[in-house]
Amino acid sequence: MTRQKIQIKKIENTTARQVTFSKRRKGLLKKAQELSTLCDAELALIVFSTTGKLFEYSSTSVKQVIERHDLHLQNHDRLESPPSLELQLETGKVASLRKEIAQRTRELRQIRGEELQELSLEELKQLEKLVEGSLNHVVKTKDEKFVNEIGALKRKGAQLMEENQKLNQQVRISNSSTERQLLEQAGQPSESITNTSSSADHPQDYDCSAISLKLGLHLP
Amino acid sequence: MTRQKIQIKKIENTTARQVTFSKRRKGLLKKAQELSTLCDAELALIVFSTTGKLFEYSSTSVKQVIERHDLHLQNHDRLESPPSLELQLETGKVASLRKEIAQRTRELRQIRGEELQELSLEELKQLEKLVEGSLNHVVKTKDEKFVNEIGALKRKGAQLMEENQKLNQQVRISNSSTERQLLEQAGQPSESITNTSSSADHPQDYDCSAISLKLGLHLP
DNA sequence: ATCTATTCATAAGT
DNA sequence: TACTTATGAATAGAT
Repeated sequence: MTRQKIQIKKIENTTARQVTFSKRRKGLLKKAQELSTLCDAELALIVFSTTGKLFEYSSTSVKQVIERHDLHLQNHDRLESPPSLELQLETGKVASLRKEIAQRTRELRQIRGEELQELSLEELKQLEKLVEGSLNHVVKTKDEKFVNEIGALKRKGAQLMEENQKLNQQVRISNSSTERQLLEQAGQPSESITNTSSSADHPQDYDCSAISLKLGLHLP
Repeated sequence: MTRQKIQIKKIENTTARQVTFSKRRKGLLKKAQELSTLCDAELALIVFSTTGKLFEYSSTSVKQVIERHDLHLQNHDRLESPPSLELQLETGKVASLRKEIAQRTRELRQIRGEELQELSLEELKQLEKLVEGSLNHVVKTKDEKFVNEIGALKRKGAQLMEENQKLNQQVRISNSSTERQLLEQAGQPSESITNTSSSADHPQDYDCSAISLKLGLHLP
């Protein structure tokens, strides 16, 4: 349909037909995928080429879609067989569950405001009350969570403050001890270095950790 | 893909989704038909809308294509099989339906505000938005119904008023004719009573109906 | 439902 | 089979 518009009828030329099949099949599968994604539709596409090759796309599984299709048409003849007692029982369950789903789905749709026209004024008033209640509940829960979070953050903050103070104290202590040592060292610069090496190591350790902690405290 | 390119992901707006579904479904079915015709391919397309409605196209018959598909996958279990397999199938359906119900129920409970603790703050905020939207929708629909009802009542009232006026006129007419007859009777009081008995019944009938109409008119 | 600006799909050609 | 391109189709958004 481009350089020239074509008639929609069987392409007699085999090569041309195969080329077109390949192109259009790809396009069709893509569009099928897009439809199922965009519109949240359950969909199955099954294609057999003239050569008998199978191509398929399905939003869920082909089997699942076919089953739903069977159900939709009551094409149980495709599954015809002596229905055992158990089978009947299961089928009954399926039916009642489907009803339940339909009911739930309707409720959900109504609550979401998608099927309201069919409701009476009285029903609408009740629904409004219900949804208002829901909203209150949601907002209340949300606010509680907010408050909790704020409380947790405050506690954590207080804890950090406390730690902070302790560390500051440590820093002050180690600083003053370092100063003292520096003063001592400055006062006796001629003393042997090897003699002070073992005792001088400790103050240095203090200093390092104090600095890294100081930096860390700016983070919160 | 026109005024603006769109993302291939679920369209959240219900109306827009339905419109797109309708348009693209049509396009997809057309292209499926074209492919099967042009390339002589056997093809089946099955689509379920979110509302559960079925749309399908098939070059031959859906049943036939599905059977060929089954054959192709050696899915003979779906066709010829001891009923136990069918039973398994049904049992599987029951299981998946139960899951679906559980999901719907959870959604409903959450919307109703019964299972909110497990939600995160972000989820709560989203839920709040959703429920707010629902509430707006419900209130809007309710108000529309109110307005409609008021309109209907007004129309009915106007109609009754009109009827009322007509009846009032009739009453005036019948009253005046009764008066005339009474005056005529008063002019000939000496006439035989038995003679007037048959003709006097009618005026009485007139009177009765006039009174009942008069009373009736106060009702609306 | 109808319109129209755009993007998409694809027939033909290579 | 793959790529290109001119053109017809499909369709998103608006009305």
